[in-house]
Amino acid sequence: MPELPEVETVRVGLVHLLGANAVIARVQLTRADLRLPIPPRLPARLRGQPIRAVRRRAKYLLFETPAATLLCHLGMTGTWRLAPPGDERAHDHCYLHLGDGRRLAFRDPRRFGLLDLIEPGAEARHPALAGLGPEPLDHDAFSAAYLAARCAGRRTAIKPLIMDQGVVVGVGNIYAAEALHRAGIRPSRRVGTLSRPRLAGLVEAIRVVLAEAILAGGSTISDFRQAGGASGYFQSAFRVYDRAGQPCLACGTTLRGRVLGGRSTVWCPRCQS
DNA sequence: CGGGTTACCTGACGGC
DNA sequence: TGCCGTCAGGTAACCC
Repeated sequence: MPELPEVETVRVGLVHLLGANAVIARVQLTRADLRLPIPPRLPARLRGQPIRAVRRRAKYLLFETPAATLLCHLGMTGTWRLAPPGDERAHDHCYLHLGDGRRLAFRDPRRFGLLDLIEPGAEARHPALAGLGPEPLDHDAFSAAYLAARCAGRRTAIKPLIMDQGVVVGVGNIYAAEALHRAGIRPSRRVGTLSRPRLAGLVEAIRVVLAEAILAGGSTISDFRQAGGASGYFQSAFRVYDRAGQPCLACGTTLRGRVLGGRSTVWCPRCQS
């Protein structure tokens, strides 16, 4: 489901739900594995721990406690919600019982998500986090010069490149398509053929589209919900995603679609080169 | 090495 | 109505 804007929206929602003094009274797992095994020691390690912060790195959520950090990836279908008594649903895999009696539920029907434990100080070494590229909204780390360096000597297409979490984090299939349209770059364009100014334009387009989507509360397609249950509304701002065969909103040309790198891809043959 | 393909899982949707 | 094929926002292990 979620790319950076959706994960950030969930994070902010969780921060608001949890407030300042939230405590994990008890962790209840209803299965032992998602995409990977959930560490059996996880409930015991987090029991009684105060949540000092909920942070985001790439598409990961990090619930920070003094004893350990709970790492969560939403995969395609992961959601967190407040689950009042009686609100147990199929595919609820984990409940965080809070000190004030409330309960947070992690639900993930496809189980592509991840729940793991990070020991204090070990965050940079965690396999899921160690190889990640810079945050796209970090202007210093994610620059045209940086992207040009990552493109150098490579012959891959630009769309899979910007979706590579080792190059830049947080960009998935939707926002890759949207950013490339805004930058006027064809998704199949070989990275080595893009000039520095065009890469600069792409860096800017990625930042702008992600920032706009965060402001809109993310995109709600299928069942994505903010942690509080509200819908995002950036999906109404999609210019190309899921619009193959429809007119380009900029020039009216029929948008084209094809599979690129195994992912559905849409672009305007006139605006994007 | 890099890039394309496949697998992981369930649910929703369209066609017949 | 219901069955079947296809597709889905992500990631990682494969194979050439």
